[in-house]
Amino acid sequence: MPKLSGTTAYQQKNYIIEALPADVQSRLLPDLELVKLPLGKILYESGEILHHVYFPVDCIISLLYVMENGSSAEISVIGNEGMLGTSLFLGGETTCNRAVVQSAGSAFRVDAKHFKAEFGRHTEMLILLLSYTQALLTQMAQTAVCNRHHSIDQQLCRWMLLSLDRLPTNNLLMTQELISNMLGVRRESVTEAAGKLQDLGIISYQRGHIKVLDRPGLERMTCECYAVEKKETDRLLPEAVNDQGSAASRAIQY
Amino acid sequence: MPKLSGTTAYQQKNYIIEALPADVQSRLLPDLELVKLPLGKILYESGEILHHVYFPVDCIISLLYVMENGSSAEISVIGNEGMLGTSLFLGGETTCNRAVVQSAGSAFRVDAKHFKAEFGRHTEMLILLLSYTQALLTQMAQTAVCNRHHSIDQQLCRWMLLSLDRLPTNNLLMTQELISNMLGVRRESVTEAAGKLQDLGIISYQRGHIKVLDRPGLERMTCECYAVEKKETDRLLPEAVNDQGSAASRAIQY
DNA sequence: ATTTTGGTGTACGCTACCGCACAAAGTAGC
DNA sequence: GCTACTTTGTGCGGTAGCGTACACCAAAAT
Repeated sequence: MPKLSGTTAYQQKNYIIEALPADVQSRLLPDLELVKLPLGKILYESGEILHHVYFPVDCIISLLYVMENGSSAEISVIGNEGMLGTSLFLGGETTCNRAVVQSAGSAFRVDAKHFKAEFGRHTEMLILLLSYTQALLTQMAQTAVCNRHHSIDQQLCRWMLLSLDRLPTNNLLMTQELISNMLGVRRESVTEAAGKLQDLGIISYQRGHIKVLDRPGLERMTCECYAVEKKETDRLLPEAVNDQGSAASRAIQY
Repeated sequence: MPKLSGTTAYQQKNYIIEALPADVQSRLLPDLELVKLPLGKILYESGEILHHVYFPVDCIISLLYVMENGSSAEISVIGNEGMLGTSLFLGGETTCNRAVVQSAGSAFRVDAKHFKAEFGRHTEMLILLLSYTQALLTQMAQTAVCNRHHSIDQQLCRWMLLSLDRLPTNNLLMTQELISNMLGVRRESVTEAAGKLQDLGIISYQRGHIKVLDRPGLERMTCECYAVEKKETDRLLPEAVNDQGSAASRAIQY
């Protein structure tokens, strides 16, 4: 069952890799390289050829679209439920988005060539990746809806919740300036929204350190978008949370 | 090469089906049923089980998210470059979007069971579908960006261009009320934006009949989003436009 | 200890868009 | 032709978010 409230058990693992049968996992192991990703690092630039695929463990990667005039908007976030580099198996090789490390941490990195040559052979992996792709689609769709209809206050709550779900702690290291780039709004608008949340005792922050004090409060303030994404991610990647190993069994046959 | 301006040769075909090798095509033929789809028909409702997959020929299908309060927003459009029902091969079976016929016409329909059992066997098909999925991802991402940053005027232009690209004529049968539901804005805002375009001689319309007089004009007025989507669709589905049959060759090996 | 830098708060006018209300003009049914 | 209904036009006050400018404060650098 989808757990909307808070306590998704955090694990020092990437769920896609973790959900694979043990034998596949061990065969993949030699290709996996655990790397540290510092905040702000650009892992991929729009239109580039992707050299590595990343499976976040305890970091968050943001997919941003950067407009011609330099302003940006976050399209989706990738945590230990997913991967960066779907375009490799979708076939397009490149995408129009920039990928930035939104929260520092580590990830498994795989050479793009190895990924295509080696990982593609494992049907179980493909199936997982496709499920994840659908979760990603849902997230993008909800981002579109949210951008259209909901207030900055609500969007900020949603954004923090999406981040929290992918993080081991309740602390976000993130300035309001950076958040405003993600949301595609003015920094001042974030200041105002964050101020309200602090007044309500839902968060406390200072100079780039945000502490979430009342997660249910955040969930009450945000729009329906968060719940939709959360529910869908839990549905599509249940093994990511509590049902490891059964992913392949639920799959379609090719 | 991507053709941004206008003249994408229209064909009475669905490009995904068309791009398949002849032998695969003929094997699929018995499963395909050509159906007429009237304007406004709801082909899929959020969360439902999908009974049929649709490959538009000369109709347009809109993916909408409908909010709890009833207001809506278009997430993406599907024409003869694509299909409705990606969740079947992505593995999720359902999605959170409603699919509505935005422009009446015909489409190939396939029973969902047949689709999964039969179509899944053809690797060429999977590869095409994955490419299309990436085009869809791009479109959703751009919708998110556009909703965040661009004016209703620009969004209306983008919306009309996306429709035109999927239609054999320069005429859109669509009331301003319906457009406003797609864009997720007030009907009056559409009236105003459309009025401007009419004054500029770019379109003319009356009571649900829109005629595009100056397509380059539309392209000049819209935001960068349209070009990004167009370029990416042309890149990912080149066989859709002018290079039929070579789709499978460019593919990754599984 | 002082300066520099980066992060946050506040204020002000502006614009795009909203919600609402209602008028006008086409279209369809009888 | 008359009526009923759809579609489009217009006006008006309200507001969320923008752009800009600047002040303040904490942390880091020297």
